[in-house]
Amino acid sequence: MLTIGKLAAAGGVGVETIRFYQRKDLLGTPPRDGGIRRYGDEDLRRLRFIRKAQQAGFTLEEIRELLALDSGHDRQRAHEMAEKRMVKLDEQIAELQRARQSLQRLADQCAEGKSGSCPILAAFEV
Amino acid sequence: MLTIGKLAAAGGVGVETIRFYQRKDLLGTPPRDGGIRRYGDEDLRRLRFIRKAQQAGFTLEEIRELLALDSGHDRQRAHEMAEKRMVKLDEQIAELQRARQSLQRLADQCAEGKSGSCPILAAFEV
DNA sequence: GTAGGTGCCGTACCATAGTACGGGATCAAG
DNA sequence: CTTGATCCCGTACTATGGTACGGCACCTAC
Repeated sequence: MLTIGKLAAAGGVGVETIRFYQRKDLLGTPPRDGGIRRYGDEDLRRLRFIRKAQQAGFTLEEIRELLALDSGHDRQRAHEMAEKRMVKLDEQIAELQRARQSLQRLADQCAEGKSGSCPILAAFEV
Repeated sequence: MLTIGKLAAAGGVGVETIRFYQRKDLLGTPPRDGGIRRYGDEDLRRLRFIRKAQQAGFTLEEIRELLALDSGHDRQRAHEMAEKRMVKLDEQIAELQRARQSLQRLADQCAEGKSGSCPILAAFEV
């Protein structure tokens, strides 16, 4: 049984973050042992899931829903959310790749001349 | 010569956004004509640049610096900033691609079984 | 010449995802 | 049994990128 500090350390977050997630209903408030909250493995798994899901681009709000689905039976909905998020990720990836192209152009134009100012505004025109 | 409203419309942003950019020193406060600010083509070009640079992943703070460089002679620094941002973009792209993989796994696991709950927490384990 | 639409200004508020702080209670070690 | 770390709770503050509001001036068209 972990205290909030141990849980936070195990999950690689700060104590305040745990309390924040509890306020947001991402983590439940566990049973108390003389006023002190005691956490189990389940809580640690949830915490780790939250971090992974964030890395997958879900907002905390969406993660809250995913966690609720996990114990329910709405397999369909979970699949749907994953698909939807993948579409968004693909869009984001494409956008970043476009951004990279623009930047490459900016860098190239800066490298070309030897002195004077680089036409930064012009580099992003069109 | 444009009023703030026309400039905003031409740049595809709201009036408040222009004023916000002025407070952040991304746009200058132009000469007044009887108390009313009048904007020229240069302002519109800067405004459009800001939006493009945002799409390229720069923060407003970085854009402020880029704009300052444009009229200066620090070609080196501009090139450096572009390179640095490209590295960051590459990292972001890689991260999103990893996220997509995780999600694909989640979606696959949800699709596999016919009923019951999808092991969402388990899908992100390891 | 007056009504409605803009403009000006400062300040406050929004969402997101935390982070910090003050004051008290409690726990573990020496 | 005292000291220091940790916990509790509520509230406030941070950064980022805006968005909204209230009150007043001004400008344009009818």
